[in-house]
Amino acid sequence: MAVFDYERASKLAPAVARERKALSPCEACAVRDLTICSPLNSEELAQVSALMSSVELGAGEPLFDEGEEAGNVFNVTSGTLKVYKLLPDGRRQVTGFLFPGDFLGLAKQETYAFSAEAVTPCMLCRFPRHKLEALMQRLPKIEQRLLNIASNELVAAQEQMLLLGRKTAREKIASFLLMLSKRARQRGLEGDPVVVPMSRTDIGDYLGLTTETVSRTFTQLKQDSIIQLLPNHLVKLVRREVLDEIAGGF
Amino acid sequence: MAVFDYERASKLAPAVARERKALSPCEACAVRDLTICSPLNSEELAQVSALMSSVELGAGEPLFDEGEEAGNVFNVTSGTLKVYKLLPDGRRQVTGFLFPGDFLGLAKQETYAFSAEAVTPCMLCRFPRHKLEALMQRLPKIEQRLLNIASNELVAAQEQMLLLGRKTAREKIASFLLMLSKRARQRGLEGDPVVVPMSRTDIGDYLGLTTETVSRTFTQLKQDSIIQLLPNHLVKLVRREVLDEIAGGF
DNA sequence: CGCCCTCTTGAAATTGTTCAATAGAGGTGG
DNA sequence: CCACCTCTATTGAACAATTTCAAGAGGGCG
Repeated sequence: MAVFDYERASKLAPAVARERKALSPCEACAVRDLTICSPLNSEELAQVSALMSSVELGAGEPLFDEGEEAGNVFNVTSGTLKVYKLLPDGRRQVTGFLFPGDFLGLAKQETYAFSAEAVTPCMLCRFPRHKLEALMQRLPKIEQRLLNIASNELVAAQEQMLLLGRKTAREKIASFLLMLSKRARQRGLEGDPVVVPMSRTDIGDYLGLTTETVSRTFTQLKQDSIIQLLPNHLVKLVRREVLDEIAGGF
Repeated sequence: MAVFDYERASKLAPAVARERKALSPCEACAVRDLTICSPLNSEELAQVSALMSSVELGAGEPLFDEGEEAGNVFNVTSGTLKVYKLLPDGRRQVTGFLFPGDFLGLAKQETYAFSAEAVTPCMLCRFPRHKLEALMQRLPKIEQRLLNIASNELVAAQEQMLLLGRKTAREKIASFLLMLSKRARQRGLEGDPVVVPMSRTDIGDYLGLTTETVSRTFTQLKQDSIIQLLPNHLVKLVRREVLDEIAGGF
């Protein structure tokens, strides 16, 4: 079964983040056509890779915190991250999960508007923001690509507001599983036994629920034979059409 | 008191949407420096205005519906609109309110991802999307401006997710009033007696609450002497600092 | 001036939360 | 390699916030 082996990767993960110059050129990038780099030709790719460096994160390690100076933007090449915002008393809202190919740090602001942290061990490409912006002047394709990415994220954000504001716990979990499945398929992975690498707490903070409610709802769906909870963070979508209907059709 | 007189405007509003060629050039646009047009010089402005037409909406009239072919993008010049998404059973999530200067229809997709409807009588500039996109090739400033707008909207969307997922009814209402006040000030209006032109139902659908809860929460805040409910959809923020604290500090 | 729609208020019902305890899984060290 | 230990997930019961259902008050528009 072709799923991401984050367990093995975890054993190899360092205690703290490491950095190094990219060894392999972007040419070989496995997720290139998903990323900001997709519209570039070889020469342009070389220009981009010249200002790129590589970042490696172990599970649970932060990439940056909300309010920090936004000096870099990133491309995820492997692993899963979460981005989140906090209220003063510690309540947390996970505003998104990031998978290979996803772009991170788009905000054209002084400081990051959210925190980012590795869920599983991760690899990312890092670009100094001002250098990338300078490059954008010469390569408007990048800017166009970014606008495209931003537009898509905006659509996803509105979908998530609908979920947070108006869906029940059961509808939220169904939508969540289908989203994970869809995004896995977009990356060329199997969509059915879907990998759910994040904790119940992370899922709850993403869906506006408590871990207990998340757990109970998974159990319900399991008892209704709509899903199966398999080992290794895998969930089988036994009756996807029922999930679709519960989720509110999309 | 310099507030937007939407009551008067309402009396002048037509029963159905009207369209006409722009009579006055964009040069005189009152909200230009808030909009997509802000970075343009006179000549460029002329190019943009050449493909612009004007739309007028009465209160409650739809601008477009989710799923419709996304043929146009818009700039609000006066009035308030709401954008929203629906679930199959009719539950509604208002994903945003639009005020003069706001841009609408950014999604680079075939169809609109949400519906838009006038809350008060409105005036908008309308641009055929393909023409604007062609123009963007020649005026990259527009594209940059759009990316900026999209980035800011993304930040706002994440803030709204935090609100929807993690805030209580009282915190939501406090945040909402402060948001309205802040945005009024951004348009050069008074921020304190704040105009709340939308219905309790719209507010509820924006905050993930019922109209009853919205109403009760307003009453609570009034009884706690934190706000005053004035005639003409005005709300006085008697103790803004308390609202700030309730909202979660921002 | 009156009708209609929106807003407010009350009481009951419900969903999801909170508090608490147990079970299970993964990682560590003997 | 196994056993332990800790963190995460599950389950239960009481509680709370918000919703739902229902009725009445207010305000704006014709």
